[in-house]
Amino acid sequence: MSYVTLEDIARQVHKSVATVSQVLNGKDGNGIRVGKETREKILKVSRELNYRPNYNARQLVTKGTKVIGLLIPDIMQMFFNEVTYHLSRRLSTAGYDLLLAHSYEDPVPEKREIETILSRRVDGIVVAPACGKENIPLFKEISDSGVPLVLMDRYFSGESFYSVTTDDVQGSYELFKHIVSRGAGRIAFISGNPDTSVTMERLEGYRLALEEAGIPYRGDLVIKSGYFQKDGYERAKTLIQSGKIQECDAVSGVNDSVALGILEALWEAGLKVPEDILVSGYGDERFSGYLGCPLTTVRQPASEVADRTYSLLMDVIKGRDVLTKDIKVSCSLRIRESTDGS
Amino acid sequence: MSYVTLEDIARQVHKSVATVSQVLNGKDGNGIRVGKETREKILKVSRELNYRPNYNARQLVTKGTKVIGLLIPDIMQMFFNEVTYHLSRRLSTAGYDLLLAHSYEDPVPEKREIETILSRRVDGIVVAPACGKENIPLFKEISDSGVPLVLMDRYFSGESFYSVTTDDVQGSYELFKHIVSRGAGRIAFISGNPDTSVTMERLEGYRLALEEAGIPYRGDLVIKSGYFQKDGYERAKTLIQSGKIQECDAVSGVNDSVALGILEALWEAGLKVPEDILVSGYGDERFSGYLGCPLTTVRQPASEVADRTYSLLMDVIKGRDVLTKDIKVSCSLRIRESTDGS
DNA sequence: TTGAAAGCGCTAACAC
DNA sequence: GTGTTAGCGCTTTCAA
Repeated sequence: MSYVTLEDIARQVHKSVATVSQVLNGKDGNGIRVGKETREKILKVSRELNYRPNYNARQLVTKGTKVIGLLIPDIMQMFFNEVTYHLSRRLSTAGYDLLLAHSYEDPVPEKREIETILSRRVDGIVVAPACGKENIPLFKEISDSGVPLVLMDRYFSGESFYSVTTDDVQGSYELFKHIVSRGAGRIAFISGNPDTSVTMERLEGYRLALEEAGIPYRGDLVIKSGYFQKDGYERAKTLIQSGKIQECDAVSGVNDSVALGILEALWEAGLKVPEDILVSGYGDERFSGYLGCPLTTVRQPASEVADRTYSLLMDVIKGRDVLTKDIKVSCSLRIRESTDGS
Repeated sequence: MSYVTLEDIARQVHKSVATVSQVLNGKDGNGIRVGKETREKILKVSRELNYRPNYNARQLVTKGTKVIGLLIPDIMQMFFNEVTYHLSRRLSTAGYDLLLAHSYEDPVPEKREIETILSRRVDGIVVAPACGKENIPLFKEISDSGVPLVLMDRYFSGESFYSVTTDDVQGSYELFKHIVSRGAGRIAFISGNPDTSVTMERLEGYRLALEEAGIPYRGDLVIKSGYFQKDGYERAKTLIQSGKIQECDAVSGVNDSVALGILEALWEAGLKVPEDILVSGYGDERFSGYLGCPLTTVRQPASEVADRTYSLLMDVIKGRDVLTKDIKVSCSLRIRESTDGS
């Protein structure tokens, strides 16, 4: 329960705490400062005693913790799962630890978590903001106060935070261009909250693709909902029950979970995908390629997002010049059976 | 970059640091100790200044960090993903933060991560040990030294650590009982390292089920391999090429990833599941129910494992009496098409 | 080549 | 009600 301290070692080797500290930090220019004998004795004793430096005490004087805070809505979402994995990997090779916190898509816990992360004096913070703008002032405050902050996956338009996001306008545009090319002109889009950058961008890609094809935008086919499987299921069911499904050549979900719900509802109603109707998602979840009817979707490059986030964060931490404050990485289309009759 | 300190506040309100500390910790019995006016002034100023206590400084005197270290092989594995999610949730409601680290199934980074976690003076550690016994002495040392440690998902037989694991003997037994009941007597089992508790237990369930059915155990049908999709693929392919597949009624993977590889290989060879041969996995990955041929598998209750781990850890931390040092939670069979012709 | 001393931000015991 | 003091474990001048 009680750890060995520098003083314990110092006492054993009859040297001062300062000397022990020097040796154990390798800051003595490797033997220039401390005598070979004492250094070896110190090393030996510290090993025998299982000395483990107290990083908390250290931060008090060095001002650094070598900890990065990561705040995400939900690690069960494939994309965040992957990003966390890759970011953790990067960070640990660079000697950083990862403090992981969840916002559950809710600004209230988000704020609370940010506060405790700051109280731990992390060297930097990565956050994938929860939907909603409530915490923008907080993000501003902390980045103004000089704490390295990088937004990930989502951003706030009009604000100038460091951010790494996927180019969902491009991804979505390509997706819908493909669907249109399959002969589908009337495409229902079950989307999330249009306040969030995620929904906004995917909707924009939808709009662009239709416009380019000369297909009029029909507001009644764009259905606001949530981001979960049940949301897709319920909205699709409504579409079916109201008979509006007859007017649709395709139904798209704002993400793969929603698309999975859509598939369920369609199957339940005896509709065949892709024969009767096309379906698509977004995000390329782990299950998407293995569904009874493999799902056409857009792959967001999680590992690239993690890498870019890492580099950007390090640039900010080290005070290096940053060329682009908001980095966008592009997505790639995954065409599968759900939109591909052939 | 520089944070507000108690002293900054003290100076502004013309009170001592001690008083400010009292107020901000709510340790003054709510006004008993500190005057109403001063308390309010302190609260106000601390808010204005965006005061955020330095938890590192605090730990130096209180000896507590309110941080729990979690060390897992790989968060991309569904089971660890879920456990992390639920554990994080539990911990944050209890006011703890989560320090997440990866071992990548390798004892070397595992040891390194343990060391830095300890140097951060966490209040407790949860680890799902990497395969291999190399770090048992380390685990012993830290738990002997009084640091609350709970092993999760995997344990070391013969050692007396606190642990929460799934009862894979039972899960596996039920799985193979089911397969035998489907008329399959000759079951190939593509397993991992029999040194690990995971493989050992699943193999034991296999053995038990066969024994019960009076089916002789055939060593040549138990194939040692790894834990990944490619391992299942390669071993199944060997089985096919050697013609031994003819002697098998079923092929089982030590987990779902391996089973997925098996399916691939079988399909590639033109074999039909479950008509020609049965297949099963273990772990109920997210994709397993949605495969072209939905996979029979065993569900490990991640959220229950997380809950039990949390409770056990808290018991250890608070020094409460613990009734069972090694908790086992039971698994449930998920019968799907891959073993169910009907 | 080494040590003394100061100080990081905070809490807790005790005195006033 | 409030302040003084000591000390947590460490790093970092500066002096010897």
